[in-house]
Amino acid sequence: MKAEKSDNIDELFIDNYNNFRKSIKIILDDIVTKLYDDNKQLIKVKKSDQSIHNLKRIINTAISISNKKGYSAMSMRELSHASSLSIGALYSYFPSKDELLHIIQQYGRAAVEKTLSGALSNALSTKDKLYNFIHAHIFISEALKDWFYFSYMETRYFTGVEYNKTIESELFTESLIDSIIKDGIKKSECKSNLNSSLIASVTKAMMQDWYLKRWKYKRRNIIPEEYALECFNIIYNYIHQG
Amino acid sequence: MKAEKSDNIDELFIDNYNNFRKSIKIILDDIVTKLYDDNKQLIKVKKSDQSIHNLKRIINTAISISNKKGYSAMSMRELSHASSLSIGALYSYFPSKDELLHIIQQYGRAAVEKTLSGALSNALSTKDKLYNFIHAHIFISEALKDWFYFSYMETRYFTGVEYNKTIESELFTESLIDSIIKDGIKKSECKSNLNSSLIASVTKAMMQDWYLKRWKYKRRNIIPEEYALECFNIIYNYIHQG
DNA sequence: GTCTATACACAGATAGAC
DNA sequence: GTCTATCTGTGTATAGAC
Repeated sequence: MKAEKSDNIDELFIDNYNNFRKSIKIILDDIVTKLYDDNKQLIKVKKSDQSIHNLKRIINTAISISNKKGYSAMSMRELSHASSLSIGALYSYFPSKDELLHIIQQYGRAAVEKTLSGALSNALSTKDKLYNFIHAHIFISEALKDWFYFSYMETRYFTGVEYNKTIESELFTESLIDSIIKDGIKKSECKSNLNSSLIASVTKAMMQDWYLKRWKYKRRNIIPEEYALECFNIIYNYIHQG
Repeated sequence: MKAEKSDNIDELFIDNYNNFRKSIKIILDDIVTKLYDDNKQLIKVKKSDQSIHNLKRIINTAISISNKKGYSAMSMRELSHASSLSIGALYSYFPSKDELLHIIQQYGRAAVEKTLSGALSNALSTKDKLYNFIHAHIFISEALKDWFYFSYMETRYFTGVEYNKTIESELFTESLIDSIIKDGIKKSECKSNLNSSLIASVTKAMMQDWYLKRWKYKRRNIIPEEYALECFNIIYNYIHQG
C-alpha cells in the first residue's frame, strides 16, 4: 500500500484548512525562487533574499491593487508607491507591465498545479475522490484567494499563450471531475444516466463562487470546510447510486 | 384562480426560451425609451427614433468592447469608431464616461427586475417555484448575456450608489431562492435540516456560470432549457422531502 | 445634431546620476 | 541596485465650424 508515503502533501488538507495553509506557505516561497530561474532573461536584478522578498511584494501588491480597480487601470506610479519601490526599481524586476502579468500568472498556476496534482492520488472510491478534490480546490483557492480572483477577472484580457493556458486549466480541472464521475458510473457507484460533463461544469461553478464572492461567505462566517462539505453533499447526493 | 391573467409575462418562458426571447425584445425597447426620461438632465440630444436607435447602439457597442478589454481600457475613440458616431456626438448622449456606465447599468437592471418580479407569481408548490425561478433567471441572462457578463465583471469598479445597488441585487436574488426553500421546509416539502442560505448561494453560482462561461456551453451545444433543467434537478434532488 | 481639431492630464517606459 | 527627471503616446473631454 501507499500509506507510508508520509511526505505526500494530500494528507494535510483532507479535513483541516489550517494545516493546509501552513504547508502551502513554504511551497509559495519555493515558487517565487523558481520564478527567477524561469525568467532570468527578463529580470535584471540578481536572485537574493532581498530581491525575492521584493518580487513577492511586487506580485502581491499588484494583485491587491488590480483586484480593486483592474490591472489595466493600475498605474506603475501607483504600484511603485504601494510597494515602496521606485518606478525605475520596478522595471528591473520585469521588462514591461505585460510581462509582470505573465509572472503573476506563472506564480499562481504553479501553486495550483502542485496542489491539485496530489489531491487524487490516494483516494479510491468515487466518494473519497470527489470529497478530496473539492476540498483541495476550496483550500487552495482560500489560501490564494486574491490570486484566484485576479486570475479569473483578468483572464479575458489575456492574449495568445497566456489565454490558452488559462482556458486549458479551466477545462483540465473540469475534466478531472468528469473523470471521477465517469469512473463512478463504470464502477456502478453512480447512476448510469448522468450528464457527467455538465455536472462537472456546475461543480466547478460552485467551487469558484467561494473566491468570487468571498465577501459574502466571510460576512456569514462560513469556513472553507463547511463550504466544501456542502458542495460535496449536493453533488454526491445527485450522482451516487441507491 | 389567476389563470385568466393572460397578459402576465411569466407564462411565456417556463418551457420555451424562444418565446421568451421575442417578448423581451419589446421590453428592451421600452426601457431605452425610459432611459431618456430618467436621464433627461444629462442627455443633450432630444428623444427621437433616431436618437433612441443611437443610444441603443452606444450601449451595446460599449458593452461589447468592454467585455473584450474592460470598461476602463475602452477608449472613447474606440467607442466612437465602433458605434459610427464621432466623439463629439457621443458626448451629447452622456456627459462623461462614468455616467455612461450608470446608464448601462440602469438599462440592464430594469430588464432583470421586470423579468424576475413576474417569475414567482403563479407558482404554488416549492417544486414549481424553484423550477420557474431558475428558468426565468437562465432565460433573462441568456437574452442579456452580454450585459450580465459586463455587469458581473465591472461591479468591482463601481463606487457608491452603483456598487450598493449591485450588491443589493445579488443578495435579493439569493433571498428569493432562500425563501422558496424556507417555505418548502415549513410546508414539509423539503428536508428539515437544510442550510437554506448556503444552498441559495450555490444555486446562484450555478446560474451565473451560464453567462460567465458562455463560450463553454456554446461549444458543447448546451441550450438554455437543458442547463436550467440540470441546475433545477441537482438542487431539487438535494432539498426535497422523501 | 454631428463633425474636426485641439487642450491638457496622465499613462508606460527609459536615461543617466548616485 | 535604486533613484529622479523626462520622453513620447494616448486618454478624456471640449470648443467652435458646419
